Amino acid sequence: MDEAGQAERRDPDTPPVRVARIQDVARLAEVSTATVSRVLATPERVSAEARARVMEAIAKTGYVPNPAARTLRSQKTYMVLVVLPDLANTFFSKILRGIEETLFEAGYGMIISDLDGSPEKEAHFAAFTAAGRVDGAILLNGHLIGQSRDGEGSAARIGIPLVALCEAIPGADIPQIEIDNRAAAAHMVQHLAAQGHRRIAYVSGPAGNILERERFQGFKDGLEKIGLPFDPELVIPGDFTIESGMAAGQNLVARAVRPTAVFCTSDEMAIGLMRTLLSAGLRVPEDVSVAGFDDIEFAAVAEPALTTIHQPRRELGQAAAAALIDLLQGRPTPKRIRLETELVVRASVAPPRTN
Amino acid sequence: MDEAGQAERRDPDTPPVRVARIQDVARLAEVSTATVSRVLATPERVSAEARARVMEAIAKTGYVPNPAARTLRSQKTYMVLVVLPDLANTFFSKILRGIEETLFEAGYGMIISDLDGSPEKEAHFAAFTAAGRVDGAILLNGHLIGQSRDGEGSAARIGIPLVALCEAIPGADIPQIEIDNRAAAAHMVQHLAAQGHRRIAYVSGPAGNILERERFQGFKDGLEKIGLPFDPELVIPGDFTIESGMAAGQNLVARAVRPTAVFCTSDEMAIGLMRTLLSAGLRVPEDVSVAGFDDIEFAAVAEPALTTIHQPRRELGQAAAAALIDLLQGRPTPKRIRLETELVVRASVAPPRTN
DNA sequence: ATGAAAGCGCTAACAT
DNA sequence: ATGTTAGCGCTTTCAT
Repeated sequence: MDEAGQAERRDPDTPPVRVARIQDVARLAEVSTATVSRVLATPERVSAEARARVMEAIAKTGYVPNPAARTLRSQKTYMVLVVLPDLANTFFSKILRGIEETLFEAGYGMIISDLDGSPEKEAHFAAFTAAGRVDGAILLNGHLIGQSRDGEGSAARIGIPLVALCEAIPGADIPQIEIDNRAAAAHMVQHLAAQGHRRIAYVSGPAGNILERERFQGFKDGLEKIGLPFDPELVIPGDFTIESGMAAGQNLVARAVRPTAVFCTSDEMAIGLMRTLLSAGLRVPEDVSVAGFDDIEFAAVAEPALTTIHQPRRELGQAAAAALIDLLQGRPTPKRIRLETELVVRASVAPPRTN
Repeated sequence: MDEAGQAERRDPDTPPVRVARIQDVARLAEVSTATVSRVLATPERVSAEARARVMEAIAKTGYVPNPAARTLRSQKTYMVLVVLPDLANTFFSKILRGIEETLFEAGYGMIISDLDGSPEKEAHFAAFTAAGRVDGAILLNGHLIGQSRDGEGSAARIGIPLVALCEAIPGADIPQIEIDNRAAAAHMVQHLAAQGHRRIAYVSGPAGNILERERFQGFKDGLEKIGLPFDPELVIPGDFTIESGMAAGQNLVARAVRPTAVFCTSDEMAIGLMRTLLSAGLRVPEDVSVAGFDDIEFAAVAEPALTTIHQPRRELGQAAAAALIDLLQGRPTPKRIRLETELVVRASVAPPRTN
C-alpha cells in the first residue's frame, strides 16, 4: 500500500477520517435515521422544515449512502450487467455508449462482461447474476445466460429482468431490440442488382449466429426478388472479423471466375477483403464491387469509401437500456423493438465493367 | 413486469423459491455459519471432514454468497472502476479487454465510466467511488477523479487505490502505466527523415492533453536530432478523432506549398486525413506520406496500409489491472511501468518525389 | 409527520 | 478447529 501512497495516513494528530453515515446526518439534523432515509427516498413525505435541516446536514457532512447497506436491505443494486461476446469489436463500442448514457441518466451503473468465447466466464457471470449483484442484464451475445446457443440446456432461470440486444434470442420471452437484418440484407442485394450485378458473392458471419442466419435469408430473398439463382459457390465463410474478410479476399483472388460484387455481412470483413483485393492488384469497385454491413466509423473513410447498411448503434443501445429500465421499474415494455436501418451508398459499389 | 414475463411466478402450489443463505448451508452441514464462511475464505483452517460436509451442502443448496452482505461487513467490493474519456474510441476497446481479463482472473468485476466530456458524470463517479462501490480505479482520462485536468482543484481525496493508464497524471503519487510517447514520436520523425523527408507536418492531439504534449516534444526532439528547424506553420491542430484528421486533410489540400510527410498523432486522424487527401486527388504516399500513432486494427488494412507506432494495448490494460490488484492486495507496485512501442513500417510512407 | 427497532446476510473478534 | 455473537449501514414496518 505504502508503495503508491494510497495508504490512509493515520496521522496521530488528525483523527481518522470517518465517512459520514446516516446516523451522523440524523444527529446533526436532530431527526431520526428514518427521516433521513425518507428525505432521500420520498421527500414529499417529510415536512419541509425537517427536509431542509436534513439536506443541510447532508451537505455539511458530505454524506453519501452506503450502497452495500442499501442493497442488503432493499435488495436493489442499481447495477445492470451487459453481456457481450467481444469487447474489442468496434461494432459494440458505440452501442455500449448508448447503453451507458441511458443507464446513467436513470441512476444505474453498468457492469461489463466480455464473454470472449469462454464458457468459464459465462458460468461465472451466471453465478454473478444469481448472487444478486445486478438488477437486470442486457444480452448482446444471442443467448440466455447459462444457456447454450441453440436454446437447449437448462437456461439457468435467474430471476432478473433481461433484454436481448442486436442478436435476438428465439423463444426467450424477453424484450428484443434489433434491426430487420433480413430486410436490410435483401435491400443491399437489390441495390447491387440495380447497379447491374448478376454474380454476387456473399461473405457470411459465423455459422449458427442468428444475425448470420437472418442476413443470409435476406441475401437469398434479394436474389429471388430479382430473379437470380442462388449459387452456393458464391458463399464464402467468414466470422465478422477483419481477418476473416482478408481470408475471404484470398479466396476470391484465387478464383478463375470472380463475382462482380461481394456482399460482406460486416464492415470489418468488407474492409479486410478490400485490403486483400487491392494488394492483389484488383481494383474496387472497377474490378469488384464490395458492400458491407453496420456502417462503423471506418466505413466512411475507407478507400474506397464503403457502401453499407447503417445501423443506429447508439440508439440501439439507448433503446435496450430504456426497455430494461422500464422492466426494472415495473412498467410495461414492448416485446420487440425494431430500429430502422438505411442503405448508405458510397464509392465501393459501382456498375460492373461490361466486357 | 408481466409484460415481459419476468415476474416471479408466485404459483400458489410451489413454495416461493428462496435463495439459500449461509444459515441454510450451515444447518444442512451441521456446522456454524462461521465455519461455512471459513470454508469459503480460508479452507485450510477447517478440518477436511467439516469442509467436505460444507461443500456438499453448498452444492446441494446452490448457495452463492450475497455480495452486498459480504461487502457491508468486509468493506470490500471486489469491483474496480475504469474511468475513460470516450468509450466509443477504438483505441480503448482492446485496452479494456486487457483490463477485464486480468481483473476477471483475480476475481474482480469491472464497472465502466464513460466520462464523455461531462463534468456532471465526473462528479457522479467521484461520489460513486466515495460511496465505496469499488475497491479501486483505473484512470485513463489523465486526471484524478474530481480534479481538473491541469492538476488544480481539490482533487477529492477519495481514499481508494488508483492507477493511471496511458495518460500519465503528473504529480499524482500513483502507479502510472504508459509508453514512452516522446521517444516514440521522435523515432517516427527520424524514420520519416531517413526516407528523405524534410518538410514534415504534425497533426496534433487536443491542446493540453498530456499525450499530445509528450508527442509534440518528441516531434521536436526528432527534428532537432536530424538538424531540421521547427516550423509552426507545419503544426495542424487535431483532437485524435477521424473527423479532426479529415479537417487537417482539408487544411493540407488548401495549401500552395505542402509538406512531403504528415505525422498524425493518432491512427484515426491519419486514416481520416488520408481519406481527404485521396478524395482531393492526391496520392499517398506518392504525393504525401502519412504516418499514424497507436496501430489500431484498421491501420494494417487501410489503403494505403498505415505506417505507425504500435502500442501494446492489451498488455497496457493487463499491466494496469495487475498493478491495481497488487495495490488492493497490499503488495508493492512500481511507480511507473513503461511498455515498449514499435515502429511499424507499412505503405503509407515512402521517399518524397524528387522534383 | 416522525421515531423506535428489527433485521437484510455476512464476517471477524472472541471464546472455547 | 469450531461456535457465539456483535455489528457493517441502511430501509421499512409498526407505533405514535
